[in-house]
Amino acid sequence: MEENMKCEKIGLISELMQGEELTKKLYDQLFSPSSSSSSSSSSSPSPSTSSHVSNEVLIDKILLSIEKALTMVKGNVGQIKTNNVNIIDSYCSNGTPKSEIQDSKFKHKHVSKKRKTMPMWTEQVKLYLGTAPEGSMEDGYSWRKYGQKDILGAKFPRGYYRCTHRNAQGCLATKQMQKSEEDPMICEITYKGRHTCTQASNLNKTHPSKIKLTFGKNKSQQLHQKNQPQDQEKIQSLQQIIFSKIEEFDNIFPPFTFSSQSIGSQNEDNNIFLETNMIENNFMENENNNNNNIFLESNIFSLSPIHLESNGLGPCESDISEIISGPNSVVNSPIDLDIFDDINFDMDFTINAQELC
DNA sequence: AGTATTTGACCATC
DNA sequence: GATGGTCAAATACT
Repeated sequence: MEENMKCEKIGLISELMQGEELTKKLYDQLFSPSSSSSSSSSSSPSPSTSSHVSNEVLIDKILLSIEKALTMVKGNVGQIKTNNVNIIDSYCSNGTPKSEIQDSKFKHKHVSKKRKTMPMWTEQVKLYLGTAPEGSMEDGYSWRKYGQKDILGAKFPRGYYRCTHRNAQGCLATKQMQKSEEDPMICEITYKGRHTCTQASNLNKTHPSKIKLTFGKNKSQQLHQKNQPQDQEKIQSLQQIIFSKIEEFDNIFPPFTFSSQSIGSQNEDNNIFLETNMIENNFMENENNNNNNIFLESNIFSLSPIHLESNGLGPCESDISEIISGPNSVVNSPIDLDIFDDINFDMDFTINAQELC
């Protein structure tokens, strides 16, 4: 129950931030039509401030964000169904609609003792020749496979793994691994729950932050982009920017730093890297623009604060929501959102990204 | 009822 | 003996 509340908060904040950003875009288009090439020192639009987006479209999106935020406030999160799927849907879902999760909390006294709603996030790991076999890929933790199942409609079976220290230390972290249908070399890993075992703290000390990001609107585009050498340089530059921003953010919010435990033990030499947009982010589906900048904006926006964490505790969803909202709800305590003033790096970042591209 | 997830026993390897 | 994979069965969920 508490978990869902946190999820809702995150989603709400996400919507509000999106609305804010869209409003800035609109403002910029209305009053600063020539600012598209402005320097990074301004608070101007992100790369997605594309001149291709009409004011009407922006207004529509703003209204949509506001509407969704309001709906969330009213507790009807699960009833919203738009293309702009927010973080919650992929991040907190265990396959159960939010509304049903909420209902079940109250309707079923004897709720499931086995499947609990836990923090959940998905990573896409690309395998290259020479990497460890599926299921044993090092992400800094030791896992034990406890099951495998052919999933209906899926080409490849899904493997179920749990933390080796489940019994010894009561660590409830689990993960599911499944090869991508589009590219068998890509493994989709869904992590559930945080590591509470000693591995978590150990990893935090021993594994430096390192993540390799690729960008794309979707998987196929990500793959496509890899085949374009001229884009690689841009992407690498953007990666460096992201890292620097992440480090900045690390300093601001130590409790949820951005390095991934999954990457911590890996580097390029190991031929393993993570592709971000691990969270299904359908935000881009609303965009008519294929520009990478838009993806970057969306990706960093949703991914950065909550997705990765270096201490091995998984997505620090609860942490961030606690930090963001404190004991009170976001709605009741607007001032709590002030913490996101420090996340304005998104704007700076996107501007720089635009310049690079 | 069908599917997804988890459990627990059994076995293999080191 | 410890660790980890496989698999049938049980259980949760839709």
